[in-house]
Amino acid sequence: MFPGLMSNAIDISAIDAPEIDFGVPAGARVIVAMSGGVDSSVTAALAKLAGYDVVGVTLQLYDHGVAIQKKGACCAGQDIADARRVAEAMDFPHYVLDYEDRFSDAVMEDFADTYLAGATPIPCVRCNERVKFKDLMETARDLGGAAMATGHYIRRVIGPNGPELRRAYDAGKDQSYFLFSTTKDQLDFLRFPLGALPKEEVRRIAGQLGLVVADKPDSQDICFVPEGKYATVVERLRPGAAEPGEIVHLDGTVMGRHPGVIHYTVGQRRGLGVATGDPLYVVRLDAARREVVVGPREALMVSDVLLKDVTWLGDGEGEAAARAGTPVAVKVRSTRPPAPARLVWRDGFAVTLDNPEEGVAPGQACVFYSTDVAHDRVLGGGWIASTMSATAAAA
RNA sequence: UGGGGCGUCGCCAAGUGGUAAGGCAUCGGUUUUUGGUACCGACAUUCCCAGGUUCGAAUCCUGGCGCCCCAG
Repeated sequence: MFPGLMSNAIDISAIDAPEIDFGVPAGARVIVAMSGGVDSSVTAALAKLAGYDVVGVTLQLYDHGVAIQKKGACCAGQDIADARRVAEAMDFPHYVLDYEDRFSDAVMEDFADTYLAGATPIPCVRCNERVKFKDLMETARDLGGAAMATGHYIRRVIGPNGPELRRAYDAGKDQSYFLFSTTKDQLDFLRFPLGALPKEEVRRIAGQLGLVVADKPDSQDICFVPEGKYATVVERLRPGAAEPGEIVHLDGTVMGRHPGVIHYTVGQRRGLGVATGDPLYVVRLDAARREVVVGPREALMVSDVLLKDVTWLGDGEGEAAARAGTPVAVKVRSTRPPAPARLVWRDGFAVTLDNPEEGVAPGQACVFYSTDVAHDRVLGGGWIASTMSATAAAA
């Protein structure tokens, strides 16, 4: 076949792809959240191939006039057009919903306020928990969906106590860090067919189907931030709120000035503009005093992390697990493997790392995993409220 | 204007006759489905200025200029 030559009718019988059971009755309606990228497009295709009544939904999240210029974005401009073309080619209905206001309130405002408070937000998590898995999910139910599928690389498996969240088989693509705040209720309704597939396989399927997005680059960076200039976005949302202050060394020495705490994050080295013989890192941000506190790399080591807004996905009660000092593995950043730690309770959830980790920033997430070799199961996670230094000097 | 010291990249700094180390900062890139980290690469044809000695000077000499310290 030459799918590329056919305008909107693909012979899906010729496609070599895994048939995935979405865990809903045959022919049931499955709502697919489509971003306009390869992953969610293939998700929709797999649902179609499995014989479900697929309905694609794409959210318009922010100013598409600006976003259309940007490569690797999602949910605006060209991406919406791409999703529509995929739906046409696969012959299923597709809706575009205007969620700009919702996204602005739930994600972008939080983004700005978090930076102004001297913390480091993860807008992708907010978008998942407050937009895609909330409003969009309600819409999916209203549309008569038996389930909602997304293109996230994560698995949902049925365990003895119901659905469990597990890391993707393709550890390199695993997105569990960004989905820790998914609730059990949401998990009941969600499906993640790509969690069992390697990325190459997804691209291969997209290519075989002749989808226009087959070779589209993966999205990266924050979708609504052009060219990595996130401080510009904060300043646009909160004009004049970013106030200059001093760069102060842990030992009390004033090293220089900075244009606003929003330009920094804990662990950051570049951009300080301060030269001593050795590199300096941001150890702490004090928004109230407008101080950027810097110190040597050793001062970055953190052994204890206090959390807030914890989502518990393990068995039993999360608080009981914490009070019992349950061993877990945790990630305090998306790009490192889970590391051994213990859940503890200190007037709230907290985590003690077996081995101190550097550059742990408030506002980021701490995600819990099971202690088995694969650290397979996601037990939940929380937002990092504050940290305690592994060395006395930086406390 | 008595005595002593110093002036090498934005900062620190090696080099004392043989054709400008290094660190920090900065810039660019790679990695990364958040931020940050890490890694890679680029960064003084020139050594305060002007003359001179020499095959050859940042390095020696002379004269300026500018700092610092001590003494007044």
